[in-house]
Amino acid sequence: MKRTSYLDVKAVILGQIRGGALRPGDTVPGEATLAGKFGCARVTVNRALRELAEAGVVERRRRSGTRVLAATPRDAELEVPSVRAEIEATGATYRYELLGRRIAAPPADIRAALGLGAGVRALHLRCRHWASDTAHQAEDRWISLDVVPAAREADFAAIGPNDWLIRAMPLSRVEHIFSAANADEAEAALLGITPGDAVFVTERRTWIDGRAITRARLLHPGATHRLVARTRAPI
Amino acid sequence: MKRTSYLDVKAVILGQIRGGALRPGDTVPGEATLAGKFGCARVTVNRALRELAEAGVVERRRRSGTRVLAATPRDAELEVPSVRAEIEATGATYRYELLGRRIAAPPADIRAALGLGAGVRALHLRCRHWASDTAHQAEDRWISLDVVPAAREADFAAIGPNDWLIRAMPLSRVEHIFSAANADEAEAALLGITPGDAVFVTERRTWIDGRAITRARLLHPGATHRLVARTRAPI
DNA sequence: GAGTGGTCTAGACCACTCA
DNA sequence: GAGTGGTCTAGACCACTCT
Repeated sequence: MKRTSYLDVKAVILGQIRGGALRPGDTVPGEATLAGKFGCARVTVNRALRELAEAGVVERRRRSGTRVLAATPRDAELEVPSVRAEIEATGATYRYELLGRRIAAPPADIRAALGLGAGVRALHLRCRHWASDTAHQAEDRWISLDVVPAAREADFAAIGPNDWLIRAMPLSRVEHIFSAANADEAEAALLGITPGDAVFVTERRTWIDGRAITRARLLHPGATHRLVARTRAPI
Repeated sequence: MKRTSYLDVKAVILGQIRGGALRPGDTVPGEATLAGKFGCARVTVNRALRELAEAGVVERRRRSGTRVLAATPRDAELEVPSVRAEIEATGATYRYELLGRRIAAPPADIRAALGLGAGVRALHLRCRHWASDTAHQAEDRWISLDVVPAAREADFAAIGPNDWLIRAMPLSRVEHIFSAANADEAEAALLGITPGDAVFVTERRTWIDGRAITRARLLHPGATHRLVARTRAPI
């Protein structure tokens, strides 16, 4: 007599949704009821339903119960590789180049992105990442010295700002905004492409404890860059 | 005397990692030990550590224990909105247009993407999505009639293929590949932009039970389109 | 007030993996 | 074989929310 696993419960409920026995909007029986049906403890049902809720398949609310959500394009998981890992995965040699470093008052849009007051100075870095002899990414980054004072002393000629920040401020919160644009003259020169060529643009901001650490604008030549996202585990 | 919550345990361990008391590679004390220290049940510690493992902060292995992972760019969660939702969120009016429908043998790359044998025919759709009077997305899609025979009868003039597929095949697995490109003549005409303008390209494939359902190539004018991804809950 | 989910406890056994 | 995590049970109390 095998015990009932939370995975069994999960699979049965999912099957009922897939098969149409439970349709969007329907209420899933309560934990106690299901536990009775499955002959298992209520905690077991709880874990099954909790994971389905995390996966976005059902919605749970106290008192009103568990309901099947409308089938919706599910959230996907994006692997955001470090530039270095991305390049080395292709077999190319990674090289990093610091093009400029200064401490200055950032323009208004950066100030807003970092939540800085007018006149506050921040660290501005311009870098380029090479895959063997091909320019792979151009980076324009501002770092808040209020939040990361140690950045003032860091040797960004030796280590890329992203790698440095990951070590200095682990477990930060990150936002990425992706878009496509036509390279201007300066960008094209940096990436070794023709002005007007499509570039894949990533704007990345990171926070720790609600304070903005950095804002980076990353450009990839559009012809070669791919970003992959997949839905999570086959539920 | 408040009971110890799994959230307390999680917060303490996270704090130790953030503060440097636990460094990447270090072993976190065993569940039994921590339960003793916190004065709580082992299951409580288990849940805390399990969630940290799901968040990618630690790695757990039987027998060898729980170890702190190297700080790494964390996976981000991508919200993939439906075209309709995306457009209506801006206050614009959504309109959908079917430009072409045929059943034909797909080219080799599509055959490969869908895992179809040579000579097998599939459903080919070309569509356009409008935000009020602006073209917002051009869609070129192939659907496997082997996997979704009902698509043959569906009225894709009335409902967009994505909306239809979500209803017909809920809970499928999805892969997105994003890139940037320059619009060619035909694409520019569809989107009402100038040839050479940057477009944001999404290639989406979906599967159910390991069988490929559909492959779509979606184009957005680069000047307006934004895709946002964020790391999960503030751990 | 009552019904549902959320979580904790204490104890138990299992499953994996290393020595 | 032994140590660690993985999960289940049975019972309990709490927290939220609808009526």
